Amino acid sequence: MSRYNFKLIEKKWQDYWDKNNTYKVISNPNKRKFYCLEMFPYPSGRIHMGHVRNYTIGDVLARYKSLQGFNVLHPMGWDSFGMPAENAAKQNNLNPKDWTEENINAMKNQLKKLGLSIDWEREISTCSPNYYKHQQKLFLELYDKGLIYRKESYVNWDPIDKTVLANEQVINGKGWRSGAVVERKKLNQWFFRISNFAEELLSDLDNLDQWPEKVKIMQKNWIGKSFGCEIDFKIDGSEKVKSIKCYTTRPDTLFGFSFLALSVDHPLSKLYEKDKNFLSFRDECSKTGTTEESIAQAEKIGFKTELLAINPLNENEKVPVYFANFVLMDYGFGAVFGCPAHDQRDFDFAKKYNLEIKTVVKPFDETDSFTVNDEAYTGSGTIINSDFLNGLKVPDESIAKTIQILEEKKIGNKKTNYRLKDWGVSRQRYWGCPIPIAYDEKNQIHKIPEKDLPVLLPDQINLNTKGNPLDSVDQWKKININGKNCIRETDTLDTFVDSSWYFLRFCSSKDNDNSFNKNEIDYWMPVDQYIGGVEHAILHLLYSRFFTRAINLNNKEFELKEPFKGLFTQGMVCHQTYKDQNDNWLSPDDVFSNNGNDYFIKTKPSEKVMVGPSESMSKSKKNTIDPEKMIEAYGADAVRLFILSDSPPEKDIQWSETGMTSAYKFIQKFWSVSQNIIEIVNTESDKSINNEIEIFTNQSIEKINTALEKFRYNVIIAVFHEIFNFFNKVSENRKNYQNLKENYNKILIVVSPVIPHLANECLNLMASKNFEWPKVKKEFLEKEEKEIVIQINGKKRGNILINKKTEENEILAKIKELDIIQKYIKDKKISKTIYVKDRLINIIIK
RNA sequence: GCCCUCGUGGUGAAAUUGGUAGACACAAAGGACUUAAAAUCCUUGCCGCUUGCGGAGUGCCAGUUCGAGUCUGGCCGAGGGCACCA
Repeated sequence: MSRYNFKLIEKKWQDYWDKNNTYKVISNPNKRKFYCLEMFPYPSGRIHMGHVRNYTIGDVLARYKSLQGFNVLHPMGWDSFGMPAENAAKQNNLNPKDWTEENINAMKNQLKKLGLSIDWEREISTCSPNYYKHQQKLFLELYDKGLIYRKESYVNWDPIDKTVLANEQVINGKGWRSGAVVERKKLNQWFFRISNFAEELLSDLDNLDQWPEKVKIMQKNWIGKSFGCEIDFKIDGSEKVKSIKCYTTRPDTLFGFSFLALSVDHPLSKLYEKDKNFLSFRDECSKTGTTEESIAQAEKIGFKTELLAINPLNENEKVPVYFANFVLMDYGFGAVFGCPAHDQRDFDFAKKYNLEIKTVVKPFDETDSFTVNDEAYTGSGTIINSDFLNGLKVPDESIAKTIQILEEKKIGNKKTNYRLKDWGVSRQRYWGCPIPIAYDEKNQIHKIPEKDLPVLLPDQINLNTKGNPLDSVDQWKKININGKNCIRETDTLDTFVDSSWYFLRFCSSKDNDNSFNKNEIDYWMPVDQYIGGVEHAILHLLYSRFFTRAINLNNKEFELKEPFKGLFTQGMVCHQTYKDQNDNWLSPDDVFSNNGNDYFIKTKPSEKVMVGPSESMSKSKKNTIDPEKMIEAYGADAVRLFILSDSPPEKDIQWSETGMTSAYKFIQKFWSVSQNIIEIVNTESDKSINNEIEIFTNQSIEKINTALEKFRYNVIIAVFHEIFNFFNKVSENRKNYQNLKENYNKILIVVSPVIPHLANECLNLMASKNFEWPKVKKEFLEKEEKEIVIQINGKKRGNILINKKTEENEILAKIKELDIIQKYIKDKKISKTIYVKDRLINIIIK
């Protein structure tokens, strides 16, 4: 028998699917739909193993649903705007468009070699004017709805390159190219009012029952709803400032108040703009960076003002007012009251400036003389040292009660707050969707008229100018709107905008006039299963949820709110890392090993390689494996099989060469047993019925069904091995049982989502007519006899085979006679027995 | 720093969701077949004494329960996110 020639057979089926447009779908109201979507890739040039994993998981689901009779929409596109194109273009003196389009072509070819069941006719690319003109229309629609506005906000500014840097381009506070210390700079930028939807985005999470719990928790914390109180602190004897408003979630610690801290962007900072010391303090703060992490990690520093704030619950207590680097203007009122004993940031600050640390909460198991020493106490307990608040239980009782008192005294008001900030969408870059706005000579905002859309990116661009590239294209910038000379907005949109509605566009990607077609949206949306990396758990998914709501607002034509009914987040693909003696990363292609433990450099076999931990594959660590090479060496089916086999899809998977080769061997073995069976079925003539085959097949399908529904794809591969082991035995005696063909046909169907090329070839050779997902015959799942575990005091001591109808007391009587049990119970008294039907019996003895 | 998730044999893992821990594989060792090798097949999680038997065992420490990998609390370790990477 010939070996399985995957090169020939995979090519044959891929060409067949292409030619016959097998995976093209059109909406059909009479057919149940299933929208299966994987997060679309950034066209970096070559697919990586993460893509292989993502798209294989999705493809298995799409093929499964299709065999079940669903009308499956399974599209693919390109998230093709973004910084890498701009960087590559700068480096190699190319055009970002050409670079991107070449990459798309290359990656499309690679994806096709994986044998994915994709409707390529719906392909979209976000950098194509066909896509972004609709995005510009959507932008203007949302603008008209009042969901988009302009305000000043900070960016990372590289003072040498005179350019805005992304967070990833800031390394240890310095610009990645220039090495200059990065500053915070204020720019006028566009924002989406996502915070208008904070409550809805939060409460609707409860309805997403097919989302991973952890993603919902992450989004919940991100939105950060908190219940607290706004408090007006009176300022002592100042002409200029009467009071300062703070937001707090811990009003119950008000007696521990020892300073009041303001953001450097607080309106009161205007009063200090002539103070040199304040200005140098503000400069110092601007070096902290713009990320929350850098602010949280930075040393707490402050600038002391002459102002004194009065404790509203104790008018004799007056504490200093500072500007401090850890207070954010975006949250609350940009002002916080400091209680060092019960907040770690306040504690660090108080230690630095020798402020009082007054303990007002004690843990339940401490006495009233408890004091905070080395770190803030933020746990539960009882209020102490707080006059009329003493004795209240923290947090449940104390916070509510204090708010009530503050409201009665007209000092503060109960307030709900959200951490979620509005979404800044302006990017000072070339390779993005132009914002369809212009400004007249008085700096008034004008929308670009619809007839002038799309605002196309200029083709000719010099990316090596300093600052925002579009800003230097004078002829492009100028536009006349209703007779007024205007200058275009030169910022482009955040690429997260592109990916916030692409799933809508897939439903009618060919429609030139409309962003999306109502009938198509009504039929296909929501996405039934969305699959992608957990790194998108917050931003991309939240922005998409916002976008559908923003479109939905005041729009009777569009009923959708939640875009993704089901969500699955897959783990990363990892590989060992290698370094040479000089600490340079080495690729797996550069090293070899004879025993699997010690590695050496191929070109210098005497030099030992340092083997590092397995980490997610990345170019910078050189620990990548090229999927195309693997497909060429082992075939798409083997690669698909391996990428699913070793770990559950939501967990990280370790790439291993031995795992890959064993998947390849399995493909060969499975082919060979299939050929045996096809031969038997077509030539041998024994016609007896084999009940074992019936039982095994039905049990296997049942296992596969359960595992498929729960994304336990690695378990499915284990069942495939069981299938091989079983049918390998069955085929040994070369009997053509009457039920062999029917059952093996079913087996080929249920393996086909994972290894579609091999399965289709075998089904073809068997001349199968049936391409439906098999129904499980329940009567073959249950056996008459059942093995029951015998436990003595919860420990397993043996088991017994009984008929399922046997009553509990009968079972117990039988067990008592068993020798293995006798020795445990003969001198003891049975005080209790616990019987779990069909599973175990636990005998408690004394 | 803050938030989230995950820790099961030498390795990847499975476990009907509180009921036989280690299915299915990978690796290694031993054995069978062979002139030899390859391939194939069989055995092996750990500790103890004799095939049998007994004991411990799911990161660590407590707890709930007849019974805990699974539930609760604390600790340790690894990974992800932190708003301009996508």
